[in-house]
Amino acid sequence: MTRQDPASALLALDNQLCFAVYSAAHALNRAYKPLLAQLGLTYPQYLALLILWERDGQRVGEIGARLMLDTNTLTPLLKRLEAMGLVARRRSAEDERQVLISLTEKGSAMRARAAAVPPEIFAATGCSLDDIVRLRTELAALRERLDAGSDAR
Amino acid sequence: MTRQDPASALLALDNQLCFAVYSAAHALNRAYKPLLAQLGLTYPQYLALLILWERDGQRVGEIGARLMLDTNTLTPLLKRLEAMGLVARRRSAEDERQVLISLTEKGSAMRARAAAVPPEIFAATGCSLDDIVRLRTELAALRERLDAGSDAR
DNA sequence: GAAGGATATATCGCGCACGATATAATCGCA
DNA sequence: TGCGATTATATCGTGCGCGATATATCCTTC
Repeated sequence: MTRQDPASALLALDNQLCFAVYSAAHALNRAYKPLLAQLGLTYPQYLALLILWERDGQRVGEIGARLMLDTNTLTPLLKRLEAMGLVARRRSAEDERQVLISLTEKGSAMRARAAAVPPEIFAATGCSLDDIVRLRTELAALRERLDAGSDAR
Repeated sequence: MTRQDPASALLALDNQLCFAVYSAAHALNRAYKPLLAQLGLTYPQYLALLILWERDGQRVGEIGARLMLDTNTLTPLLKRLEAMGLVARRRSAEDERQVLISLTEKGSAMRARAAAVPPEIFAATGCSLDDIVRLRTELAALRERLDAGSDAR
C-alpha cells in the first residue's frame, strides 16, 4: 500500500478517508435507488420528505439547514415534489419572503410506504445495529468538525 | 430522538446512517474545494489524477473500476483534464476499443503541489490517525457489503 | 471469412450540489 | 418616514453520477 517516496503513501487512493466516504455514499445511493424508484423518488427528495414527515409546514430555509443544502439546490427539488403532487409551496403571510412547504394528502400517505425502506437498507448493509449507531456517530462528529473548521476561516 | 409510533424513529433523519454518510461526504467536499481550487481541479478530477499518479497510462475502464464510475461520468471528466493539458487520451494500438490515459508533463508536475492537500484535510478532520484508519476500514467494509448485495439480485 | 455476440468507450438526458448573482421583502436607524 | 443593510428565496451556469442507448472494435464459431 505504501510506496517508496512519502508522497506516494500520502496520495494513494486507498489511503484517503475522503474516498472511503465518497464511495460509501455512492454505494448507499445505489442501494436506495431501486427502493426509492418504486416510490418515484430520488434520494435527496426522500430526505426532504423525511424532514417534512417529522414536522409538516417548514420553511425552505429550515429544510436546507437540516440537509445542509442551499436554496439553489432545494428550490428546484421542492418544485419537482410539488409537480408530483407531494407537497404544496406557499408564501408565508407574516413574512412574504418565506416559502412554507407542506405535505399534501398524497405526500403524507407516502410515509407509510417509505417505512419499508429503512429495514431493507439495514439488511443490505449487513451491519449490526451497534455498528450502525457507532459509524453514524463518528461520521456526524467528523462532519461537525469539518464544518466548524470551514466556518473559522 | 424517537417518537411515539415506530415509523417515526425508523424515518427520523438523524437516525439514518445514509444521511450521516451523505452529509459527511458533502462536508469533505466543502473542505477539499478551496484547496483543489488552487490547482484548478474538482474533487473527482483529483481522484482520477491520484490513480494516474499511482500508475500512469491506464485505460478508462481501469480508472473507472477504481473509482466505481462508468464511462458516462469518466469520459467527459477525462476530456476536461485533457483540455486543461493534464492528461493525453489515445486509442490503444493493440485494441482500438481501449483508450489509454497518460499524464502530460504538466499533469505529472501537479503531483508535487497536490501532496500539500492531504495534510491540510487531515488537520481539518481533527481526527487522530487511528480514528481515520478505523473509519476508513469500516466504510470500505460497508461499501463492499452493499455492492456485494446489489450484485446478488 | 462472415455472422453474431461480447467488450470498451461515447453520447444523451435528468437531477442534484454549489458558486455567483438577482429579486423582493423586512429590518434598523438616522 | 425613508433609505441602506440584511434576510429569504430564486435563477443561472458548470460539473458530476447514472440510466439508457449508440457505436465501433474484437472474439468466437461455424
